[in-house]
Amino acid sequence: MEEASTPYKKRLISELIRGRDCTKKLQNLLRRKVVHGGPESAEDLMMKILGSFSNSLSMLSSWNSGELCPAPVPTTSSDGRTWESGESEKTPAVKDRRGCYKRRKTEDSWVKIANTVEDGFAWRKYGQKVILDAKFPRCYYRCTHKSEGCKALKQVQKLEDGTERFHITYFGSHTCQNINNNTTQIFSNSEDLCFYLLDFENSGINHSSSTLSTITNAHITPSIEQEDDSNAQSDDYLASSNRDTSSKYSWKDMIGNLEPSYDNILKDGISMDDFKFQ
DNA sequence: CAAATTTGACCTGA
DNA sequence: TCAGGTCAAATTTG
Repeated sequence: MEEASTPYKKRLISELIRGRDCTKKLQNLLRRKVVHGGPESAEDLMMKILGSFSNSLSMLSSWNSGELCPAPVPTTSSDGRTWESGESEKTPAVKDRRGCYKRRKTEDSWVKIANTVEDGFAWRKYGQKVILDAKFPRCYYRCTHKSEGCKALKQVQKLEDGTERFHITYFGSHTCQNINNNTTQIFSNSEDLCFYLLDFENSGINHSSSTLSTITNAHITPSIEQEDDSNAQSDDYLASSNRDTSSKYSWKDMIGNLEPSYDNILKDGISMDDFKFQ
């Protein structure tokens, strides 16, 4: 495991850098209020960013627990189209036929082992199934806000190792808008992510999965809520496009502007000083 | 009474 | 063919 950490880390950092670059592009688009058109649309970039976070979390999750099979990381082509398969949602030919579905094969997913099934999101159970040769049944959940278009799903199965831990597989990301204090981002801001990576760097791979769970549910700190006039425009745009959201955080709050280069991160490790928030 | 859960039936893909 | 994923009616819960 240890010997695999460096290439693994490179991959992880590469994934995060990709997310950062897409975020910058998106930021530029939003400043210019360009949502459609061009080689990369805002939606396209958003999908890439989400895909990047999904991949990163998948890697962290696998690396962390040491007992996880790496989640089926979506194929990432050179142009970064990680979410291609995920976007092709199951579309039953006849909607009212029960059980008519397509099995997820390449849809984005990640796995985590946790002491609790709680993850800050509101889930609604829609099925339970006895799995062959498994001691405990598998439970199926979808986002409570499915009616609003959120397609996030998760499967929960209790581990058979005698502990009160759960193998949780997530499919898709939440597109619901921060309802009831839900966290719609895997890492709510880059600061959380930095702390996590820094922690990783300093103390090896002995983190419990609950650490990941905690970070996953992290909230945005007020310290980066301030904004200057130069970004008011993009925030205005987002505010108008999210008119119904109860979220009080701006897009910029969630993402910030990450500055360290890939090489510097690899060479020097990660420090909060490396990141400049606008 | 609305929302959530349970559970058996149904359906698909391997 | 059958294991596993989803549906939806029935039931429970708040």
